[in-house]
Amino acid sequence: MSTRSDLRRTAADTFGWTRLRPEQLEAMEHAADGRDVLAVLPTGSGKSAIYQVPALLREGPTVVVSPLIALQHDQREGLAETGSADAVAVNSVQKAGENRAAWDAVDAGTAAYVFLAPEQLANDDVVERVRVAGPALFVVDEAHCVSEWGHDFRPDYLRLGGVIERLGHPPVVALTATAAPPVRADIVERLGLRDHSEVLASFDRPELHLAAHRYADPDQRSAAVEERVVERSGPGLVYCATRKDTVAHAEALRARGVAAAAYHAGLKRAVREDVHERFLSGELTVVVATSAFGMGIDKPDVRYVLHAAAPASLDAYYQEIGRAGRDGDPALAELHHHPRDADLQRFLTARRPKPDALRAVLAALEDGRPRRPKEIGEDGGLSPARRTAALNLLEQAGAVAADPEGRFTATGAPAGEAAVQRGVEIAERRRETVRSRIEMMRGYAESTDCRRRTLLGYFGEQRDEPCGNCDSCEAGTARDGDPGAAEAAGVGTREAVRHPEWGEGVVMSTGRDRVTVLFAEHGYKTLALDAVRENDLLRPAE
DNA sequence: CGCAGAGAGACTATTCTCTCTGCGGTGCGATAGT
Repeated sequence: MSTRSDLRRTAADTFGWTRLRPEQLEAMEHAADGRDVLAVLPTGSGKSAIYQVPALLREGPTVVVSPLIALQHDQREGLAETGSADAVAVNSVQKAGENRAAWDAVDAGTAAYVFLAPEQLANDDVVERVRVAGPALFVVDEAHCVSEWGHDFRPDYLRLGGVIERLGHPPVVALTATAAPPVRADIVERLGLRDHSEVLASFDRPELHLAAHRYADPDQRSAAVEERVVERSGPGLVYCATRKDTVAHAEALRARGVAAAAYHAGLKRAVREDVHERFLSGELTVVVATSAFGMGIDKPDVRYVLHAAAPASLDAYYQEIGRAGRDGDPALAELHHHPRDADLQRFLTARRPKPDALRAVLAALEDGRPRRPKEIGEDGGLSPARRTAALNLLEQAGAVAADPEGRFTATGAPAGEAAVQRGVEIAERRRETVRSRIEMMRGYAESTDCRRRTLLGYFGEQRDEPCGNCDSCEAGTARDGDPGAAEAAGVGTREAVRHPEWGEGVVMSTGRDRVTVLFAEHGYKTLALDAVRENDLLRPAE
């Protein structure tokens, strides 16, 4: 219990936080005591405090892995306003001198926090400097990125587990605001958390009014979305699936007198920063954005988040609507969808590994000499991202393994074409899961049942009563909860089951006449309880 | 993957059908050129 009082004292004396939430304190305590912890807490609940406070109670600097350099910047500024020790960062935007000064501060022991993108830790020198410094904690902020991005877009996220081992496994603190059960499991597995604790707060955001509208014609949808923005007051966000749409909507809104701007990753850095700042200051009322906008945006008074297209998953959707109503006042989350939205998301998430990339990596390791990732596939024309993604797949296939210095060798079993085949299969299985998440998104969009119950069920929170604050509840189409029906069919939430075709799975949520199961190899499937009962489709698994 | 739009060809003067092409998200770090 002395840990608790130390944490409270440091929180109050150094940061001026006199009140800590029970979840914060619980997660802090695990970290301070040197245990791995995964904390899933809503934004605004003081997630950063979970590492900031215990960092000061332990010897050595705390490494904070953060996905965006802009985010690292904000976090460091926040820390600078406290009485805490220095926070430094090392990245490609800073000048070489700044990076040197940051490492000097780490070596001298004056830096309490070091902010790094995962790509920095692909560099042996960086890992070595961190190892020598003897890190107090290894923090993975926005930890859902491990699962959402690590499998293809930013494969260095999947290498963090190996980095943690090379550092001697300091206590790991994984933090995120949004992670459905399979994402949590993926984070734990990929980071290699040991005997970890999970601290979960409720995902419910009762102040958000949830609604969805379906359109048969995309042009009608565009007009309706713009109409909704014009008639509403207060700051708002509009999410689009393509860059072109953000520009078109922003232009149309400006023509109608709304202070709106587009935001997407194709804009220059200065333009993006400008839009961000003007939105925070209130000069801009509306930002029309792709998924590029949002991480680290902490504007409390966003009154609505409209989606002009369905995103790729409920995980992404929840993350995006979570930016509304952070002040606790009522806010609106409205999804304007079209049946073909899913087609675009299927394309965007379709990235397949090239078997040739796997072959090139295996060929580079053929002589049995351990090699660093940088020594693999360089001449074969393999980009660093593709090479790392290929290594990740081969590692999961068991065909390659990393040693304590981070060098890779082929294991020999599986080898050759069998290894390539296995890697491709793993990627294919992942693809199926990604597609099933698109289907779950569609399910939410088309549902006439209580939306909050659907959403919470997806995140593993079973709720029986309709919420009363969504379009389905208002229209009277939300069904009354009847957990008895699911139990009568022999399926309870969180139970392990086996399906004759889809194999092993876990029951994610149950409705009156339906049950959603996450299958290990096939992703999410929603089954009718009648069919489950009649055909005995879900049997208890061992 | 699947749609939209352009252009070709058919076959007759205006429009139809087929094929081809282009398009579509998220960020790091390193490098080349001003």
